[in-house]
Amino acid sequence: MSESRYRQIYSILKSGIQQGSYKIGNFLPSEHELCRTYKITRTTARKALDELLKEGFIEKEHGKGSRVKERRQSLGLLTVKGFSEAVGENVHTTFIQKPSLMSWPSDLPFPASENELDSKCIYFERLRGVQDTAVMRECNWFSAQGLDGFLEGDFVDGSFFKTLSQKYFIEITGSEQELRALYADEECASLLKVDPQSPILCISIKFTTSNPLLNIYSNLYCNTEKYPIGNRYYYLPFN
Amino acid sequence: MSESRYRQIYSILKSGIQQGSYKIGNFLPSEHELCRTYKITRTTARKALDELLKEGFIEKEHGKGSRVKERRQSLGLLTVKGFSEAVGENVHTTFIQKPSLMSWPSDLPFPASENELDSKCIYFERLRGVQDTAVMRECNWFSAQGLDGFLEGDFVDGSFFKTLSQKYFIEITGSEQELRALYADEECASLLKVDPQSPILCISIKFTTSNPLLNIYSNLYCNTEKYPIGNRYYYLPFN
DNA sequence: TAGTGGTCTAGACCACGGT
DNA sequence: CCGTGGTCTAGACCACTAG
Repeated sequence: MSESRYRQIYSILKSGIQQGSYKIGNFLPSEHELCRTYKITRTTARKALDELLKEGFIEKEHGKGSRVKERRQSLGLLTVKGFSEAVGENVHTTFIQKPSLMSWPSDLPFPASENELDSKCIYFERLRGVQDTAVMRECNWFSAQGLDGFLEGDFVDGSFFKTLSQKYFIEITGSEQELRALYADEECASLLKVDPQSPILCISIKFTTSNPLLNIYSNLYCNTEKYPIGNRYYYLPFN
Repeated sequence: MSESRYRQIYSILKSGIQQGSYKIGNFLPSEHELCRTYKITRTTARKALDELLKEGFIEKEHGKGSRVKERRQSLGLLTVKGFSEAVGENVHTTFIQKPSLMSWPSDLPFPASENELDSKCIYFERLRGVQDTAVMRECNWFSAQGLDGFLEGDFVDGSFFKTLSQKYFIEITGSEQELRALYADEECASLLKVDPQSPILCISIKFTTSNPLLNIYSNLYCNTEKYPIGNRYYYLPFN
């Protein structure tokens, strides 16, 4: 069975967004225009747009059109309040370890698949701060499979997820997290500039992606004294 | 302008689910049957079902029908792994403080609206454990407005959210959270049976509900030593 | 007023599940 | 086989936005 027509239109539009043909803030073709272009009815055009809407790629405005939205930055991931709100101003990110090949660690926060363990592992580590305070040490592991050239290229806008999306067309589809309160070990204490034995929030995450062979494993060590970790969820649409 | 037809059908079905006319695991009337019953077309019937699907009330099976689903227990809230997986077996919840009227605390985790502060405040506190370990102290505050009889009634199945849904038809629509790692204070240390100065995970939550005047404010103090706090998100539908 | 999205009708054909 | 949900057509009328 062939892919449904609305999924085809959906994919065409999504690619257009990801590749920048439709830029953030701009409008997609109107529903009637999509009907004419692709010889479909409005039901089908709307179904395609509905998918993009559900996934947060667009927002609709009655009487105006479908506008390309800023992709949710955090994808439901816990984000440091300052990061999303100060938007770059007083926020800094520095690499402790640039992406490089490593053997898989034995204490990965979630068990990896055999397939993953059979291929090489890319690791990178960053330190994130707000103003003059280091607030988060971020460690990331993932399989190098299908990510040719990743070690050589730079990050798009300094964002790992944006890089995956724009260079490799990989989207984050889900995550599994575990939260712990720990005493800071020496390495964390020195990086985050806190006393050893300070309470530290550790967030272990497994991100699943649109590539079934690729998961991202991360450990975030957070100093929550000045900047607690915040996030938001909305379950129901507001009509 | 009157409410759209599909919203009407949606509300009828949702009430049926909430009041138990359609029980968990049973099928709703088929799409064609809804068409006949309410004199609508399948487009409209499907739109109503789509809403229920999005909100997690039902799941659809091709060739079979729309089945009433167990409502997501945690509503995106971080849940203790043991709680969801052991499902009642080794899990226990005890009241430290039964629901009762109080004045609003000055250190509410999120600022409440004037409207809320003008009405009475209901507070209750519970201790949650897995096997013989106390893992979470849960403190809850919310306005008594519109919750007549709340202090007298028991919780439905021991669940606060189920009680709100089934007795007052109030659904959780979103949440805002802040995470902190803290040293245990004396009260927490004694309740959770850990050493004072142990690292404790504090989750502050503001739940918004389908009643714009009602928010739930909670503080969860978690001992994550044995049981880290886990949760899952899925962003994209799996087709 | 023209164009947009929101809702809805009345059909049709298909793929899937169970009998 | 029949009933289910999944997709799609070809229209229609409405409410909202903007020039």
